[in-house]
Amino acid sequence: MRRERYKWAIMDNGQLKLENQFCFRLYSAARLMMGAYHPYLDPLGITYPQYLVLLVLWEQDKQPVCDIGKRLLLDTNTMTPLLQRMEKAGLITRTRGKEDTRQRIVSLTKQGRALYEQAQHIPEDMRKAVMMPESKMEEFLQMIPLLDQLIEALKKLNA
Amino acid sequence: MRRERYKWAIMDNGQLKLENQFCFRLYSAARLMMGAYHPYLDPLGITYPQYLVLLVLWEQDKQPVCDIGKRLLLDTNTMTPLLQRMEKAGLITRTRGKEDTRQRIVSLTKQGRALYEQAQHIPEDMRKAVMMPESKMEEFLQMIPLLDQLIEALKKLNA
DNA sequence: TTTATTTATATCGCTTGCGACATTAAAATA
DNA sequence: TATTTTAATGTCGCAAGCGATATAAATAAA
Repeated sequence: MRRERYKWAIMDNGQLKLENQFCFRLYSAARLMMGAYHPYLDPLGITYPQYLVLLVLWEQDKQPVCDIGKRLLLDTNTMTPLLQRMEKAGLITRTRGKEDTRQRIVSLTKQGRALYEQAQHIPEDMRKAVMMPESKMEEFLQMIPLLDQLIEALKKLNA
Repeated sequence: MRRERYKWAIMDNGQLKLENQFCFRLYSAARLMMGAYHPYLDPLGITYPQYLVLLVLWEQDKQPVCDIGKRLLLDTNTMTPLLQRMEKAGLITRTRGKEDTRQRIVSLTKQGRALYEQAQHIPEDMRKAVMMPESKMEEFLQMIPLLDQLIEALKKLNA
C-alpha cells in the first residue's frame, strides 16, 4: 500500500492521463472534422481521403501516384487501393507512364473534373458550420503554422 | 477560355487548394503523431487506440464499454472489436454488469495493469522526440485550448 | 556492360473507424 | 401492468492506413 503511494509519487506526474494527451486531441479533432465533412461529401459520393486526392488533381491533373502520395503524405500501399476505388467510381483513370513505364499517371475523368464545381462551396460551408462564431476564426488559424511545424518535425521523425 | 478565367475569378479563391485545408493538417498531424508512437508502443505489443483504452482504464479500472467510449469519443461499433482484440491479447477481461446486465464491464488483467509501469516513460520520450526544441513546447501547448474548443464544437455538430 | 541499388507500384494481412442494422434489457409512459 | 422508448452492446460490410513483402523498371556503380 505504502509502496503503491510511493511509486505514484515518483513515477506518475499525471502525464498518463487522457486529459494531458496532446495526441489524443489531435486524433479526436481529426476524426470529428472528417465526420463534419460528411454532409458535404456524401452528396458528391466521395470520402474525405478521396476529396483530398481530388484537391491535388484539381490543382494539377495527370500526376503519377507517388507525387499525389507525397502531397498527401500517404504511401502507395494506401494510395493504390484508394485510387483503384476512385477509378471504379469513374472519377479518375490510371494510365501507364510514357517516359517511365513504372509510373501510373492519374488523370481526372470528365466526372471527376465536374465535381470541382460542386465542391466550390465546401470550404466556406465547413468554416461556417464548424467555427461557428466568426470571431473565433483568427484564433483557430493560429494553429496552422504550429501544425505545419509539427508535421515537418514528424515527417523527419517517421522517415 | 475566357469563361474558364471568369469562373476562376468568381468561384475559386484558393480555398480548394490543399495548402489552405485546415482539416488536412489535422488529419496529417494526427496520423504522423500516431506513427511516432510506434517505437514506444510496439515493445508493449499495443496499438495507439489500445493505448488510449489503457489510459482510461489506468485512471479508473472496471468501466462499462460505453463509459470508455464516451471518454475516447468512439462508438461501440469501434469499441467492441477493439476490446475483443485486447481481451484476446490478455490485457483486459469483459464481464457482464451486475446491476445492468446489458453492460460489459471492462477490467484490466494483471498483464494490462503491468503495462502501466512500462508506459511511464512514454509521454516524456514522445515530448523529447517530437517537440525537439524544448523552447517550442509552450507554443505547441497553446494549441490545446483551441483543439478542445474545436472538439467541443465538432461533438455538437456531429451529434 | 554487368551488377547493385533505388524507385514506382502493387498485394496481403491486420487494425481502425464508422454507417446501418439487430438484439436485449432497462426505463419511461400510458 | 402493458406498451413504448431509450440505452448498451453487438454484428456486418466497407474504406482507410500501414507494416511487410514482391515485382519490374530505371539508375547508379563497379
